[in-house]
Amino acid sequence: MSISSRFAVAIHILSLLDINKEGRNTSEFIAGSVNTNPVVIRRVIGLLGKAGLVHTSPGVGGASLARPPREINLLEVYRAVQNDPPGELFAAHDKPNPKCPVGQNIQGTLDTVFKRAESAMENELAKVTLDQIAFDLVRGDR
Amino acid sequence: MSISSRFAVAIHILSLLDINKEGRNTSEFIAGSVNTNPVVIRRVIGLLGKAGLVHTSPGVGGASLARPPREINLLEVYRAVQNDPPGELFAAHDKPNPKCPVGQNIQGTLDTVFKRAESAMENELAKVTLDQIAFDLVRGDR
DNA sequence: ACCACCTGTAACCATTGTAGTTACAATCGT
DNA sequence: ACGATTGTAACTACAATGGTTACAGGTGGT
Repeated sequence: MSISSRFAVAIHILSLLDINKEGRNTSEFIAGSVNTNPVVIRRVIGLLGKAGLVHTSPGVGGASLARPPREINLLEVYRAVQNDPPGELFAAHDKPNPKCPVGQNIQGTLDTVFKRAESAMENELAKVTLDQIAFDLVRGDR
Repeated sequence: MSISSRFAVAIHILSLLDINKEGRNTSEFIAGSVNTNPVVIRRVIGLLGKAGLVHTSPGVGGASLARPPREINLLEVYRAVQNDPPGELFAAHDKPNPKCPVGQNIQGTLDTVFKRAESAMENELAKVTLDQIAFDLVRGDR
């Protein structure tokens, strides 16, 4: 399966918070841009808040970036909304038969390869910062 | 969510076919090593067959590698068992609001980043060949 | 102090992908 | 012809996801 669209939604939200930092970013307003339900937005913002990427205030609050956008990279966002722990992008098959030479050692072998592939992907995400995304968005608008 | 364990199972199967090329690799035998149901194995072998990685024969058949193991890399295996089409490791959120500057352009921006990350991962998989895996497995057995 | 507005969260539902299982027709080698 | 094995369909159970309704509680303006 693919990686949850929460990741895409999270980036959308953060971009909006950056670009529209003057306005009042209620979950309903954001939901209008993302085109989904406000509760979905609040859920994602909750995750981003726990990860320290946004500040939120209950009541009339609204959310805002907790850090300047050039200090937020997409890997952080990815980890914030992905509830699978790191190192588990690829699922292992459990309990291969230890009596078989293949079953006995496959876990470790696959683990190495899988970790390497996962890291390669994450490094690409880490290279991209939120302000680059925002810049791209605004430029595309011209 | 994580990538289906079919991938791990597929690598297990192919390794077994390589290492045990003398024996008779029935789905039941393989299932014993992987520790799952024979039908699960046949399903994965079916996918590998469609992708041209293994030869299978109905009836008493059994399966065997269609190519030498050093000419099979893990990216091919990945694509064979992954039914999501390439370029969709990351799910986009659909129909963002086109009236919003963010919603209007986010798809394209994310697409670029997502494709880059996905490719980075796939390149790592492409680097690893089946004979490297098999070598690792046998070495680990000592 | 009141009140409209908004957040945070729980609860529920429908959908989807996955893996395991049973069953069985078709096929092959002996 | 027969026993073994494949290929596939059908069904079940389960987990993750995204959408939705509901509501308690906080916040700020007036």
